[in-house]
Amino acid sequence: MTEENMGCSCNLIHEEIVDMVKKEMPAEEILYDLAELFKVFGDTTRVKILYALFAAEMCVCDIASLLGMTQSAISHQLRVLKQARLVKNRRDGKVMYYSLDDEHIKHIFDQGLLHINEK
Amino acid sequence: MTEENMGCSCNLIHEEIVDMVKKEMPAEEILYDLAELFKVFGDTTRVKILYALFAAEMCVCDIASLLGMTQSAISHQLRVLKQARLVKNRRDGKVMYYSLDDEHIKHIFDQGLLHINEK
DNA sequence: TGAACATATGAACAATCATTCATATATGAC
DNA sequence: GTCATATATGAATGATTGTTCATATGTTCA
Repeated sequence: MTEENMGCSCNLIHEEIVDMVKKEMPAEEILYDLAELFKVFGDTTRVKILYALFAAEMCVCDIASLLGMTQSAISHQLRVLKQARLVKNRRDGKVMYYSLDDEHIKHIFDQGLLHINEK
Repeated sequence: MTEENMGCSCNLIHEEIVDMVKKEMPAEEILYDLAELFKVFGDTTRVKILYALFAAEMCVCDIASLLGMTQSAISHQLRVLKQARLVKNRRDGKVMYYSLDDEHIKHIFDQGLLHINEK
């Protein structure tokens, strides 16, 4: 498939730049997964849940209580976080404990905060 | 406002943990901005644009050509990226050049890739 | 001035998403 | 077994969002 140049015909970019971009750009599937991961971080409730779990393992109702939200809303979001492999859970009797399942999250958040606090 | 414990009454969390979370959790406004930033990263088109700009400054039609998308779609997304202060632009005659406006992006993407490639 | 070109933008539409509500599942106590 | 509790989940709803289409803005050149 040739790259169509829709709407303009300037094509200012150098051939070597095009090659560089295509070499550095991850595969379509990776890009999709990457965007999907950031989409998970793109919701205040989920960010709050993750910040809570930075401090300690918690059960669903603890998180709900801490954030002042319903058990259902938290449970739905924990499912999203679990599917993204960002949290894991273990059952202890009736209680389901959730905890972090990734060491990169804090780092990613810190970098995000750096951007926000810039300028 | 008291934190209501909706739907359950287990309250397993220790008082000291609650204090720790509240101490570590950024202010509501910061959390909102953080989620908003990641929301910007949460779209394949925008991720591709940023990867393209990692290589070099480019004009709108170059990016459109490179990604095989319409000028309008790219222009709309560049506006989102600009509002998030992730890209900047300069005009040269008829042509508008876009480039990165933040050094954290690459780092954040790399951390995201680390998570994806895990396990 | 007017034509050609590069980009921006508003409205519309389909798709996605977060929360709520009602209810189902799972465990422990009795 | 029944009851109470902790969590999960499906459907519904309102809100947000990415792209398209048509058109407007801004620049260069003749």
